[in-house]
Amino acid sequence: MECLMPQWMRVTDAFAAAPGTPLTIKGWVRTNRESKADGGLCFVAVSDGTCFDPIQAVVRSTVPNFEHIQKLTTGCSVEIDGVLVASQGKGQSVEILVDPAQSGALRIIGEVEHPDTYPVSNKRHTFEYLREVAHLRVRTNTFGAVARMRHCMSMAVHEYFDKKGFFYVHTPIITASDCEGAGQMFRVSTLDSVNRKLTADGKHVDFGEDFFGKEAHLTVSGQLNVETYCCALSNVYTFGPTFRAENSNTARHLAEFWMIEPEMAFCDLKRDSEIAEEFIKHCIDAALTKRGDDMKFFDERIENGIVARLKHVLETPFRRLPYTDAIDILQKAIAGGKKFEYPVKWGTDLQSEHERYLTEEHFKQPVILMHYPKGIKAFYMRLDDNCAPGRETVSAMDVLVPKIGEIIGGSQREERLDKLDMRLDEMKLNKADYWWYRDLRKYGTVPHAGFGLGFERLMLFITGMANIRDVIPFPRAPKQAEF
RNA sequence: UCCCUGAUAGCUCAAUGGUAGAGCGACCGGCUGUUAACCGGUAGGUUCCAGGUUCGAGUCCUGGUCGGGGAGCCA
Repeated sequence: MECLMPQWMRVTDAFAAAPGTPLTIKGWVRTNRESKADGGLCFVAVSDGTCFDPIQAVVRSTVPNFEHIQKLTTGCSVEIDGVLVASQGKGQSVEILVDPAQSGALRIIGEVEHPDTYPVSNKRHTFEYLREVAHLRVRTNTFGAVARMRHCMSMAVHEYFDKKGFFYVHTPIITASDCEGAGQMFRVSTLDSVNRKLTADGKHVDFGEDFFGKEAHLTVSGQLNVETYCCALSNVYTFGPTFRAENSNTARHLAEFWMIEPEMAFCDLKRDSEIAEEFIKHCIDAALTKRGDDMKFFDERIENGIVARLKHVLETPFRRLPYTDAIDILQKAIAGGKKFEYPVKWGTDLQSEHERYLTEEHFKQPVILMHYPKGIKAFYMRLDDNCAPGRETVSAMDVLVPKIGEIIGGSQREERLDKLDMRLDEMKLNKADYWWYRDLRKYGTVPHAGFGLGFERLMLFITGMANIRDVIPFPRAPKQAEF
């Protein structure tokens, strides 16, 4: 089938065209300046979002609507016919000459009604303010760059797994199984929340009357579902929206975010961590090679040195060490005078400050911690063999990166039914709720492993942006669902 | 959810309890192959909301709402 040919040129392609090429572009005015030179000129910088830089149109005063063009302000939409020429000015290599003598024209498509109150005028704005105009913020340099990078990273995810022979599985958004066990969930219901029908004892809501005939929620993880496909297709992954109703208000949490969860059959923790590292490096490589224009901007205006830092991560093998060794390092640091707010003790989870010390001060690079105490990890993680008494660990791993902290959490799964049941009992979970998950261990069980990666945290890591609400188009967080 | 902090022009911020200002943006003019332009001028305000103290509140007090920083929970 033939692809439809575009009727005009994208700005990104215009920059790559040969001088002398006649072309038409369409986009939105970024800036408009005028000059009396050459009998009167307007310099109209136009962006269509296809690349970082806007392209400059140089409009001669001989165009019939020149007076109108002089009044163009930031945000107006235009259609421009012109000829690509080498620029006479500094600051750009090529520009579009709009000269009626060469069939040049600039047609105004949509004006900005009130330029004095246009929310994203041509000046610096704070990210906090721009969040309030999320429908327009993507027209700014920063959010345009973030949007293109988000696409680039999405594609990199699929490229990586496709190339490795993984199958993309669409795990459900709505789940009626109450066994995902990762934080507060959003209820999905068609029941009348005011006049609820109660069960016979009059104490509980009768979910038998509800749409699914039982309690249902938005998913907090696709992992348990994707494990079932893993145990048939070998290598699989999900990449979809995930929902957490936690009332957490930080620069690293969202109520709705996107998560990537690969799952591999016949795979142990070591290989799991190798895939995690290779995957992150693939994403970094894609960002650097495919979005050099946007990375240059992030490097100059968002986080100085981020390109060098990402290159360093790309070239350096991740540091791997057992949780127990990390505790030793932290305790030695304390002995050497380092002050932490929270105590460091074997058996407790590492706090943000501890993770930051390891990645930012001690190792100064990404670190993969492995083999955590079983008491602080989920029921499905595989019990390590040959543990010292009182020091039982599970085959878990966390990938920690500077500034962000945990970017990946994964584990080898418990494939032995007796051990899994033991863990369910220990954590006082109802085995009946996990009947289909337990079936996987009854019918041709295999060692398998996987991990979860928060897509927006990857975006923070790649772009250097500080707040997770600025790397997703329309953030959902407590008290925030305006757009 | 806890601790800290903030809300004043379209935006970013000033303003001893006593006449509400500046920069940027917008508009008008000048200059300029311009490009964070530059120079001059103009317009633009229910000081977040509801109470209270006071002769008088942007400012002080109480309660909300929302934002930011840190923490917890986590991805």
